Amino acid sequence: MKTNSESFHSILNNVAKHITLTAAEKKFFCSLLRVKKLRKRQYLLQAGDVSRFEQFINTGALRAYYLDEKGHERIVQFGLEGWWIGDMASFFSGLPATLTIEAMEESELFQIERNDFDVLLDKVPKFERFFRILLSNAHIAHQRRLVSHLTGSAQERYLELLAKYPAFEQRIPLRHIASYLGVTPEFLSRMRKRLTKKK
Amino acid sequence: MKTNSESFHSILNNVAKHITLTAAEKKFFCSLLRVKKLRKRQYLLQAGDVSRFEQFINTGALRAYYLDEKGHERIVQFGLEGWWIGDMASFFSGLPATLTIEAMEESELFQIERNDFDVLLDKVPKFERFFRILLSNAHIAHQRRLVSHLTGSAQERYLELLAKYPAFEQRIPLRHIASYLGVTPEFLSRMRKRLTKKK
DNA sequence: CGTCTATTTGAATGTACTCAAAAGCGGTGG
DNA sequence: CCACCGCTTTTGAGTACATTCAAATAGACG
Repeated sequence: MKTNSESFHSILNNVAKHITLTAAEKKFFCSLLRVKKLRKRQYLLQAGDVSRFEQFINTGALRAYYLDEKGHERIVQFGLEGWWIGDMASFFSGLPATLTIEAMEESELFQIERNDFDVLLDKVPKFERFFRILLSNAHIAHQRRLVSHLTGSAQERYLELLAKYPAFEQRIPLRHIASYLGVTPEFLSRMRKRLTKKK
Repeated sequence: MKTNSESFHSILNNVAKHITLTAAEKKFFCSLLRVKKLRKRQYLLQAGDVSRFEQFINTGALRAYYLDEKGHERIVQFGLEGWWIGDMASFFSGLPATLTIEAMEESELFQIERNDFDVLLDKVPKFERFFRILLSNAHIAHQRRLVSHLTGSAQERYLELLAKYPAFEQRIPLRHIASYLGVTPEFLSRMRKRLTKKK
């Protein structure tokens, strides 16, 4: 809410990747942000609640998952520094969220509230473009992931993941990666063994 | 492009599900549409080309697929009357499409061109909301489908699909449904046999 | 240090795939 | 209108990938 403007460096950089803002617009944008800190294991959002915020991750690591009928967690998205995370469906529609989002590490986020979001789009229409790109990127990412499930073996999916996000291997616990890939932890453990042997 | 206004009934209904237009706005919207007819097996879009249009399906049936390295088709989306279909990523970004879209039956579509789309959003900003909902729905649909791959067996996915779109069973060839589910045609055939036996 | 949870390992099982061949079906030309 | 061609679907046999359940080992944290 309050603004040590230095701290918003990362999010301004992120926005600058897609649209160009004037100094005044930057200031206005930052004035709408609030800082949210989470301890490890703390929930950011629980399925069933309405997601009133979208958030940018300044530091830390989170996971967004879906709980199936049998109570299994199915990880839909990870988030690290520099990524956006939220339940966009709920944020835009005002309907209850289907995702649960939880910090895997101590994290610091920047949040924008739904009403402020509308104000922002109204005053700085360039952000329409920005958020459309964000949504469209999320959509493409899911599409790609879906295709990799339609196409390939678990091992291919795992190697793709490592190639794209090498950091995950050390930073994210095996069982979460297994859930993301859609395999059992036991099987991922065996895959890793096989892969290290081969080298 | 030309306007026997009766024929746009279906698309206006579709728009009315999310936003309310005045008569003048409806007229303007329809003036931006062009009618596209496709014969069975005709391409609407080929991967590599830029998708200059988004389209609404007035009649017919299409499929959007991704071609993997081995030349296998992986169906990402079906489209029937009343649905929107396109490669939104390419449409918005201007980058080459990754999807190929093909008519499975003789079809009639209404298209909106990228420039006209921008004009529309500019003149009738309500459409911002409409297309955001569309994109967000597509995103949610992919998310759900991803989760059903992470969670369940091929049979569960097949039953889910039938429950949601009973029409598919008669209307869409087995091999396309198999591709959508991410199984071989042989296996889907066996599944069907098993399921009819059980009754 | 002890407790709790995560990971690894093992054995048995099931789900889905590959390859090959037969049967069905739709369209086309004689 | 029938016969044939090409393509889709079905069936069969053998195999590979991934799961389940159980138990052992290793790590993390108070």
